[in-house]
Order: sequence, then C-alpha cells, then structure tokens
Amino acid sequence: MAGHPKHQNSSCQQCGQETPAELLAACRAAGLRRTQLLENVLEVLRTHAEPVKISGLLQARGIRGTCDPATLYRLLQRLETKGLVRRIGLHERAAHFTLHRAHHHDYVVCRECGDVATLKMDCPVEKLENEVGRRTGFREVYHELQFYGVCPKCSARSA
Amino acid sequence: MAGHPKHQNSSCQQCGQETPAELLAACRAAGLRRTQLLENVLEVLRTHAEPVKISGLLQARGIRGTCDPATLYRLLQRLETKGLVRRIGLHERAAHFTLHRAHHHDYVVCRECGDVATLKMDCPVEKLENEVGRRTGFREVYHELQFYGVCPKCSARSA
DNA sequence: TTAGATGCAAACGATTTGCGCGGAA
DNA sequence: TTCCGCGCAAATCGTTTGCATCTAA
Repeated sequence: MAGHPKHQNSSCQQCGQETPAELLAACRAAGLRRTQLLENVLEVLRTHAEPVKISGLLQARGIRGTCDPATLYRLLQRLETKGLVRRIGLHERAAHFTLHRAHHHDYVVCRECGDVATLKMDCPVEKLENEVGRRTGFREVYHELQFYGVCPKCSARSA
Repeated sequence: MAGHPKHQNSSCQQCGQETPAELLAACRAAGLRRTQLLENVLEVLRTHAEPVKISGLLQARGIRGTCDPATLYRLLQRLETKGLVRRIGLHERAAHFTLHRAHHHDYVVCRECGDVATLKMDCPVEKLENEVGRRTGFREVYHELQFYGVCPKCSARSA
C-alpha cells in the first residue's frame, strides 16, 4: 500500500541524519515561519524511508485532524519552491514528496498495488546530469528514475 | 509548451519505423477493433517524437471534434493494458503516452513551462532492469528516467 | 447477431483559489 | 503592528463510470 505510514528509517546510512532542528533552521532561512504544521510535516518526511503523499501526511500522527488539506498543499508548494522538498511522480494520481536534501534514491513501483520500494543501490545516473545539461541547454538539472513492475505479493496473488 | 503538436519524426533511427499497417495489425492481434479513432491515435503517436498527452490527442488533426474525451481515455486504457502504449508520468497533472514498442527514450522536462525534450543518448539504465528484478522480487520490470531542469527559453526569460 | 465502441452526462479525486481571520515575527 | 499562514468553501482539472445506442466482425 503506497499510503500507509511506516515509521522507520531507511537502512541507508546517509538518510535521516538531519535533525529536526537543522531542518527547521533551513526552513527559517528560506523565509518560512515556524508553525506546528511545518514541524510535523518535516518530522513525518524525515522519518519515512519512502516518499509520502499528501493523503498520507493528512493521516499522520500529529497532523490528522489538525489541518485543512488546502493548507497542507500550500505548505508543500512553498517547501518545493524553496527547494526544501522534492515532488516525485509515481504514476499515481497523487504526488509524492521527500525531503530534498535527503540522500538521493530511486524507486521500484508496483503497477498493481502501487506499493513503493526504495532501491538500495548506487544510482547510475547522477553523473549524467551535467552532461544532459550541456547537451540540452537545460539548467539546474536533476533526475528521477523509477522502475515499474509487479511486486512479489501481487505476482503471488495472480498465480 | 508540452501540448502543441510537432508533426515530426525523431532523428532517432529506430523510431517511426513501424508502419501504420503494422501497428494496426498488432492492435487487431490484441483483440481491438479497427476504428477510425484507433487509426488516428496510432498515427499521431507514431509521428510524434515526444510523448503526447490526451489534451494533445484531442486537438490533433483527424481527431479534433470527432470524438468524446471519455472514449479517448477508454481507448488509451485498452491500449495500455494490452501493452501497445506506454503511460508516462512527467510531473504534470495530465498523463503522457508513447507507443510502447518504440525505441526506449528518456526525457528532459522543463519545470517552468513543462516542455518535454527527448534525449538522444544511450540509456544507461536499461541493463539494470533485470538486476532490480532480482534484488526486489519484482517481475516484468521496466523503467522510466526523467531529467528535470529549466529550459533555455525559460532561463532566458528570467534573466 | 453480438460483443466491443461510442456519446453524453454525471460522479470523482486531487489540487487550486478567494476571502476574511488569527498568530508568528 | 504587519504580513504570513490558516480554515472554510467553492472552483478547476484530469479522469472514470453508468447507461443507452451504434457498429465492426
């Protein structure tokens, strides 16, 4: 299930290293006000290994019931504009988000149930970003790599 | 503009090689009926280097005015299910489509204007699909790689 | 003749926007 | 005190669905 919260850190050594205080400081530096919602959103994103969607955030402990969806959309927009959060497309209707400064990850998405798994492998593409910029004239290039397939659970079910 | 039709073939040697008749035959083999709309959609996809979205198809020559949006959505669903067309996520609200059997491409997307450019370079990831499957237990793995940045036009405008 | 395609209209889910109020700086 | 962020409600946009009709096979 792409939605259900898994309150766990990735086993990736480079993730979950930023403290809440550091994250908050980065937001303040970007001109955002210190809000309960902001703190809660950062904490949820920080403690999830997989990208989180808005519906997930809306149900998260500390957020559920305390905030209007529109407010959350606006906050995430602000965070994305400031480069603090990254919006990820995973073929679902709903957008997913991760902390922008987190270690880069690639994902495998099940095309039946939508489950998202984080790949623990070196990204083979990171080095190409500069080359792509050079070839196309695009600036500030970053990338997004997803694999799609059928997850073990779903293959089992249809077998 | 991500939407406007560019009736051109890619300079990629391996694309645009399937004839309309071959495509149609593949659809027939998949159990689809030969329809004017089907032929027109295939032709538009075949002659576009970049992925096309539904709003683009709806405005395309030969299609505009002749078909209901719902019908087009249904057709593309059928085509995707049969593996004849591939749905691509490009961070826009609207899904994009390409012919599934076309040579695989990766894209650069402008995060300001949404313009999509096709990368003419060897895909560095294709070989990893099997490995990802082995590591994660996912089956029928394929991938999608996109680069994001600011296109030359948009960087010029903001400068 | 008959299952698959279509048009039309209504439903849906994700996201955005206008507006007036309340709270962080 | 002054903006920024908020809740609420309505509007938008892409997409899906139900149903009666039509048509390719």
